[in-house]
Amino acid sequence: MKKYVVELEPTAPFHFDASLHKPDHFPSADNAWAPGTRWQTMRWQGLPLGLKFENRGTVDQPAIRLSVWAEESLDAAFLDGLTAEIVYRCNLDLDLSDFYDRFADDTQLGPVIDRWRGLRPAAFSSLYEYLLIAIVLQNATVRRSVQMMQALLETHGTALVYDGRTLHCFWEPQALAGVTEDDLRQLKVGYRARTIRRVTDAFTGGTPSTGAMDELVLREVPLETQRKNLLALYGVGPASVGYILFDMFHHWGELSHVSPWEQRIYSKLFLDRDPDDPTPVEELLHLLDARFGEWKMMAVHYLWEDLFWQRVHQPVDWLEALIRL
DNA sequence: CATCAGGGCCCTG
DNA sequence: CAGGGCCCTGAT
Repeated sequence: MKKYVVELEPTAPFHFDASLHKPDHFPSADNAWAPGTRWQTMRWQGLPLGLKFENRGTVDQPAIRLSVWAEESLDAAFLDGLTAEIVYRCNLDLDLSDFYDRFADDTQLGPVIDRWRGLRPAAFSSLYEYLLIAIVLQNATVRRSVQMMQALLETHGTALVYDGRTLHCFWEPQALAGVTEDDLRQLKVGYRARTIRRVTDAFTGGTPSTGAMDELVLREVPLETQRKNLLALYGVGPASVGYILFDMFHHWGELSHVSPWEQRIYSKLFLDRDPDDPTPVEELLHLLDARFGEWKMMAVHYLWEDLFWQRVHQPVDWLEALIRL
């Protein structure tokens, strides 16, 4: 494969590891991480690419070396477009100073901000790919989600060998043209086969009245229009949409749905309540809105990531019972 | 062995 | 608007 190198300069402060690796995400064969390095496959303009992000700076003087492997020759315009997309997806130009200013003195969030200054939300996938991830998360334990995603990537993805690793790259929606619901069912995704089939169709043709889903168009429309369009997808409900509005469309205050397992964790985290007697969701939402307002999901993200980074080093006793592996 | 619930969502009544 | 059913898997 041919290799290209691009130097990226995120705005400061930028915390490389906490931004480019999320320990709460289930492991998937499209990426790998070691401190200071993230490998990530990406399909862009139809081409499967192998990416490698390397930390070349510090929190206050950030720099990333991005290496790109491809079978084909890539020209400068392609690399510019790719870079712009990565800057968007990974929020490399995000300014969090208002968030930091407002919550530096919060007794709970302040210390977490100190610990993870420069942490950004980051998504590496396209909207279509993110939807597939959300679909395999539904009504499944983490272990099962991992199995389903692995089967999908091995069957329909593209294996890329680069930088001494083998990772799988997602397919394009059109690539599933001849794949039936029953074919997908063979991959043990269960009733999600129907969802995957129909969500894929929404990206290739859509319905005559709605047209195909277009991620770049959707980025430009108002939040509630985005929500409505996403909820219209078969098998996509408020839990999946909530994650997408934050991760993909960068609505840092979007938190209007809390699923039962999250409710238990939030109750403990924010109110020190017994998870077996959790705070009602309405009350949680009201409280988080009052405390963090337009930054409420960002606040949750910081606290959540902090919690899962703690877990990397040693189990967090109360949390272990609340997450199903 | 059988039964059950799971990091949702659809559909029905 | 509440609640049963859905695929499959691992826990009990």
